Amino acid sequence: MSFLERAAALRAQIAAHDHAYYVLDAPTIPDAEYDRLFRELQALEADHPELVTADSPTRRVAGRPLDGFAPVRHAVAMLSIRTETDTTAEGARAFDGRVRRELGLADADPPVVYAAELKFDGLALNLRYEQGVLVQAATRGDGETGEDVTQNVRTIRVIPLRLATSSPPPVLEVRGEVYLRRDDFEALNEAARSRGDKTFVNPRNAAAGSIRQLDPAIAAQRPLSFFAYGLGQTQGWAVPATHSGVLDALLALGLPVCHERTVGTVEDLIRFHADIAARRDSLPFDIDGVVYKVDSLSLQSRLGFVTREPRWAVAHKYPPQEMLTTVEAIEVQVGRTGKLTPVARLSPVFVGGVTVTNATLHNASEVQRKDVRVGDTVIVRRAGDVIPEVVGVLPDKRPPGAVPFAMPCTCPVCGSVAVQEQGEVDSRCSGGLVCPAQRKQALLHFAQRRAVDIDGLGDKIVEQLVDAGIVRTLPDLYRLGVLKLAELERMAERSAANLLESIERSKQTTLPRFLFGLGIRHVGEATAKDLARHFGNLDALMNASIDDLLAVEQVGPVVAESIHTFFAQPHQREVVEQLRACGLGWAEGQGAGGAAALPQSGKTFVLTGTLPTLSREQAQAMIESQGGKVSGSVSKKTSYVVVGADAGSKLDKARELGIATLDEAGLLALMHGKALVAQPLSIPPD
DNA sequence: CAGCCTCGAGTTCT
DNA sequence: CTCGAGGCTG
Repeated sequence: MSFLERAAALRAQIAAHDHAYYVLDAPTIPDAEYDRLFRELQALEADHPELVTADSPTRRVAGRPLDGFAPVRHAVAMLSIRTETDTTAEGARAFDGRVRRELGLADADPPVVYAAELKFDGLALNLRYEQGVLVQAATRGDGETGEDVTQNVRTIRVIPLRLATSSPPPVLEVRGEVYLRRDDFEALNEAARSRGDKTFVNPRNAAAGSIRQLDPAIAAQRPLSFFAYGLGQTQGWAVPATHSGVLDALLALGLPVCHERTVGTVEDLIRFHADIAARRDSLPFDIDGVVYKVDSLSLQSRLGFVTREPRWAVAHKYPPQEMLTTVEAIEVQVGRTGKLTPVARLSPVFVGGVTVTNATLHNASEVQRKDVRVGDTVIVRRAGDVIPEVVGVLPDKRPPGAVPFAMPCTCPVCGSVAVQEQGEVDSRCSGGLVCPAQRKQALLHFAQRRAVDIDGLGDKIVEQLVDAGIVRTLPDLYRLGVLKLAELERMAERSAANLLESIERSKQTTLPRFLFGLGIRHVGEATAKDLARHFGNLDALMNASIDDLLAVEQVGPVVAESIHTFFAQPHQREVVEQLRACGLGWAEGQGAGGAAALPQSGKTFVLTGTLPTLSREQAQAMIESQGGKVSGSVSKKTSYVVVGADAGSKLDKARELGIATLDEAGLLALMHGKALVAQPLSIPPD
């Protein structure tokens, strides 16, 4: 393809995406992909100026007023900011270097002072205040002419309709970004979903769509937010000498200004960039990156503009959190409980800082809702929750002949019938332990740290042991010898010995660990502990009737039924017998009631963050040894929240509910203060 | 019966 | 960590 043809093709594609994005508010590709096309065209035109046409999208900032919104000619053009291509810390230095060169500064001259702020992923607006009253709000549009969206903007609570001053300037235009907080976005989509309406792909589109709502009553229901970041036209206003001064002044006038900003030298910019990168996922809103501006307004005017972009500002972006990739296959995984989970195998993409190759599709109805097919081009996101997600499909890019995904009627591993219970979204393999996949998962579950803890028995080894037919059941693990392990690949003498040693060590365990390890449905760690405490020994539990089980706290009909059914199976009793015969053992007691009241009996603790010296397990063991309970979520019944470094949402919840918090020292003091049993004073850090 | 609290189960990558 | 579902409480 010639350069001429390529440029024409890019222009056509960009024009089509522009229409979809700006006019229809229904984007067809992620922003990063659009940027890539745009940059390719820019580069092509830069190398071959003869290719530039008058209607090229690079000649204007895309956008067209919708029918129904009056055009607004901006008194001062709304420009875009150049994007620094280097996404490493060096990007800030490159910008500093360019600024210093333009200003004719020598290395020995003092550093330039910059302001740094966040680059919001939203929609730029110009707010015009006359005599202190909001008279007009306009979108950027093509930079020269935008759309009058005053009515909708008036509904945004954080935007003052009147400036907070007794002597307002005749004209003050404020520029900023409309955006949606992530939680507001989720709530908005949730509401749309429950009404059966179309949902928005991301907060940015939801914000843009809301501002372009022709009906202000609908816009008013959209929980939009706004941050001011600059000025347009001003008359009769004493403009501060610096950008940071302008923002402070706007804040004083009652306009929302983001407090995540800083002023300083290029070193401070680098620190800011790194600090925000680390916290990006936990910010309540989406950002593209950060923006650096020369702080002094007089220096800004000395620097001026190159074509349409200011030389005194740059956007320093972060790796995109959304990318395009293709679905190579949709495979079905079998979980420990037999649950069949469709997983998209993706052509590897770098998104949100890691390379993603897999994304769960959860269940059949999820696949159906998104209509993901093999060969599809999909948008993949890796946002705050870290786990990659297929956001949606680009139907235009679907290869001909792609067929809808169908959940198999049989287990892909063992061929047993897959059943979908009434009212459930999940399908399950009915093969039970006949199914090698479930058997492997059962073995891994039994061996995991919180169960009997067989160090060194990971998924690779289990895979081999089961596939080679060496291990079929839990007791088989205890009949392994050096000879059998030697049959495995990549199993040297030393590691075989280590594994056997771990298996030997796991024989000495506790009843709760053992029970949890059996993998009875609905019996997790907490329930296993309750059962062990109530019955005291395994035989009492195995012979318990449904009614006996219902007497255990936290056990209702569903859980009781599950336990009863489990031990009614001769095969499971056999497994337990054999495990005991192999030497598995624990201290058995007499059951309920025996335990004397411990100092922390009835108290519930929640751990969050990383404690300075104690591991989570150590802290939990310490609390439990004094009769306290460790739970995973904060509620008003929680007695204490133990807070470590980088505490998450649980601390917020604790503050909200007014729950007492402890740090590690406080926890230790509480434990020692009333300790009946001496606790070790020196705990080795791990 | 509704709403809250807690637990179980599943998930990705380094 | 988050979602969904089981169990308990008012």
